[in-house]
Amino acid sequence: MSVGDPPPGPPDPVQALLGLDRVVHEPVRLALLSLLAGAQEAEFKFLESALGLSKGNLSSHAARLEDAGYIEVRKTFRRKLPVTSYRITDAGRAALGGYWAALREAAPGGS
Amino acid sequence: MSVGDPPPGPPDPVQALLGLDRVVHEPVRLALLSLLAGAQEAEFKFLESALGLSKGNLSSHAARLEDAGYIEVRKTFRRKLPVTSYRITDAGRAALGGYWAALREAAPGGS
DNA sequence: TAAACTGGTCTGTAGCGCAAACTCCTCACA
DNA sequence: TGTGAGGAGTTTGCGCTACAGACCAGTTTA
Repeated sequence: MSVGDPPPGPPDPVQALLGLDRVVHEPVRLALLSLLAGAQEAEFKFLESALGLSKGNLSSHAARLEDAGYIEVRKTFRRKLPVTSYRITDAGRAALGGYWAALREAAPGGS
Repeated sequence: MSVGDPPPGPPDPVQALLGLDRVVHEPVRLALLSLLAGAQEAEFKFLESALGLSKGNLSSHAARLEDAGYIEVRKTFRRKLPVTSYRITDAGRAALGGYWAALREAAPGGS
C-alpha cells in the first residue's frame, strides 16, 4: 500500500458517519438544538411540550448541551415563578452546522 | 381541536427527528448499512477493517441489524476457513431510505 | 504434537436515555 | 395562620446499549 488508499482527496462517508458528534447526534438534542437555532430563546415549558418530553428528560439533555457549551441557560422570574430559558451559543451553531455537513457528506446523493 | 392545529400540511421536523429509527440511527450501524447498500455483499473481515471496529463490536451490531431484519447473514467456508458475509435486505433498504428521508425533512435546507 | 494464526462469538462494564420521585416555592382556601 | 394544591425544575434509580477484551473452534505451520 503506497499510492492511494489513505484518505487523500475524497472524504470517506464512513468516516463522516463514525466521526459524528455524539452530543448532537442524539435525536432529542438534535431537535432541541434545531429549535433553538431557529429561535432566539426558548423556555423550558415551551420546549417540554414542543418536544413532548418529560421534565427530567429535558432537564438532563439541556444540562448535557450546556456542559458541551452548545447552549446557554438563563434563569429569571416571571411574577415570582422561576423561568428557565435556553439559547444556542456560537459553538452550538457551529456544532450543528458541522453535524449536518457531515451527514450531507454521507447521504446517498451526498457529495 | 377542530380546524387546523394537528399536523395538517407541513410535517414537523421535530417529529421527524424524534421518530428516527434507533436501530438505523446508531452511527456504526448507519455506516454498515450504507456500505452494504452500495455493495452486494461484504465479509466480516472487510467490514471490520473498513469500519475500524473491534470484532466484538461489529458482531453485536450485525446481530442487531439481523434481528431487525435489515441484513442477512451467510456463513460459508473458503478453503476450510469460515467466512461470514452480510447482505442488506429489502427491509434494510427501506429503513435506510426512510431514515434519510426523515433527516432531509429535518435538515436546515430540508423541504 | 505443539504453537500460532484465522474467523468469530460470548461476557463484563461503563455510560446513556428515560421517567418517577423529590425539592422549593407560590397561591387558594378554611 | 396553617394547610393543601399546584407550578417549575433537579436529582435519583433503572434498564438498555455500545464497546472491548476474553474466549472458543478449527486450521496451518514449526
